[in-house]
Amino acid sequence: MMRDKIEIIVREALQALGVEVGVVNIEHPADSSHGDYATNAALMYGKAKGVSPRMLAGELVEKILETSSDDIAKIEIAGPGFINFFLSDTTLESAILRRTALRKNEENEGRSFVKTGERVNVEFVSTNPTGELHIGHGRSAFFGDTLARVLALTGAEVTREFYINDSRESNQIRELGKTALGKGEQYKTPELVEKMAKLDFTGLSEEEAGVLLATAVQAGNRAFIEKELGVNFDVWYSEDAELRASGANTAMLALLKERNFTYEKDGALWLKTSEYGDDEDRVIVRSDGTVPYFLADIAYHQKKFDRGFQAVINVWGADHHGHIKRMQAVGRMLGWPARHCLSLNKDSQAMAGGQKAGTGADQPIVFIAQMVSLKEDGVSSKMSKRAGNVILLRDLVAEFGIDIVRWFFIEKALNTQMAFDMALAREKSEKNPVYYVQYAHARLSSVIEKAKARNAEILGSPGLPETGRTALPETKGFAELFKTPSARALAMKIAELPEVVADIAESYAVHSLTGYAVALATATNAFYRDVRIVTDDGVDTTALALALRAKETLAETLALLGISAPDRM
RNA sequence: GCGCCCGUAGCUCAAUGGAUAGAGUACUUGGCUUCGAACCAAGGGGUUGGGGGUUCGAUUCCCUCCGGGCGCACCA
Repeated sequence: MMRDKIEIIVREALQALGVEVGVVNIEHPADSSHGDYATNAALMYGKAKGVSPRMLAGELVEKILETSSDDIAKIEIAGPGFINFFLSDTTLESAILRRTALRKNEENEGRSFVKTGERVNVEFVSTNPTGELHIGHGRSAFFGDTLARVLALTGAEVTREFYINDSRESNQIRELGKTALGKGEQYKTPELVEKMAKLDFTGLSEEEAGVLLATAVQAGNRAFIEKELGVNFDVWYSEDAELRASGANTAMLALLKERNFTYEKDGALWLKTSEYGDDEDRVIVRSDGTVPYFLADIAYHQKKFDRGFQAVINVWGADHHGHIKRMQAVGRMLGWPARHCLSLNKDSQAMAGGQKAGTGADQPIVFIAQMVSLKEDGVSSKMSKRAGNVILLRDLVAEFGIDIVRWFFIEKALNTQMAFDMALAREKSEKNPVYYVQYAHARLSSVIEKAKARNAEILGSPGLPETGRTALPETKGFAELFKTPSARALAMKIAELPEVVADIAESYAVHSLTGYAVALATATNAFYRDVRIVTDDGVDTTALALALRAKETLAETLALLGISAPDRM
């Protein structure tokens, strides 16, 4: 990645000047007249060095010029002390040519908190087997899906996991059983009644009936998640089988007792979480002898580490954030590995990166997806089954299609509250950024096809590659093409994808991928406007090469989002 | 009451402490006889909820107030 190269150059120059270097920021200036990359290093370290930022910038530039390679065509000092870098055309060209495809380990090494080959468990969705997925589950489903893809791309060995709360001893299964037997109303939605009608509960106990119904609900949810949402899990982890029946819960309880983390009070057994940072102690065995979900969660996380994961990521809904503190306390209690969890706010996201905060995170990684509320006639309201205003995810997919639904959810940062307005969604679905990005892709596909029809020998006998990611046609070099600003800008955008991916692996800002997709599409359209690929004389092979790279980069970006990249639309 | 999240253009949302706070949408205007107009170009639209503070510099960090959301079980 070019950005890494520039960071190293700046870092070395700072060190050569005797500055104690911490963070070095390299960014793309918003205004292209400020160069391809810029750093505020002189502003950050001027004070430490005891000179003005502009003075330090001057010294830095001098140092950089002593050693720097051909990569940089021009360096400028601007404003209060920014240093702007202009890449040489040949460097940009080789960045485009070299990058045949975004592949694991290829260009992101060393940047992600997830070190190459590190085993990461990403648990998300994990809805209870008591009902269908509603729109509130959409966020974590698509966030987790794309995050898993990004982490895998940066070299992590990712396991996607869905935890099924199906313990036959749990209250919810019992309540579900009551409903199945006509003795209760819990979870009784039209969809559940439909499922119940297909099952025979005669002669079953509440527990057995609950298990039967939960199994059916879970099977339906799984089919929906895989087929309709296109989200695939590597592991469907059954609490009942893996934690209850296997004795893991019991073993964990014994361990907690043995290590003296528990005490009895009011007939119940309590865990001393307050000694490890929680606000108060928590019940681990109820006075009636049953165990709460908390114990299973402890056993579950312990198992994750036992299974060999170095990093454990959970995506939870906002209604679970009260759980974080107690799980963190348990993590300290049991000595779970560092960096196993992270959190919901900016501070702890920085901690997750480890490098940034420098504190070394010792907390499990938990992402909190904020609530999705409903909005009708400009007024927000809570989704309520009683009020009959629950929107199921499947209704949304049926109406808008999975591409739009995915975009709609991924687009927003996870920590913002989403107000879901059906009327607005309908309006937006017609003029949607998804179509904008897909259109840019389809347009390029069309042009590339046209070029191929015009001159099948461009790439030799096999003709043009169907899918990109292969050799490009012979070109006479990009210098001439890059004289057109929009062509050069498109090349820069293409080269930026590895940076975006690396950033997301660090910041978990999955939503930034949609912003990149739109920017890439915009750059594509500007290039298309200014440069003709197929002309009366034939085909401009250099422009065609850039178009091919643009098309495959659009496709790669959409693939990360789980959105289709149609050749025609 | 305590803890966490949020408050940015009419609307939906962006912006690792940096340069003139950006996109989409809506609105106004211009562009199809050449590779796809689901596109492009231009314009108006902001006290970043209010007020303090930290510093070269704050939408971002700290304090406080206002407003909204979510938690605060021997539920999950």
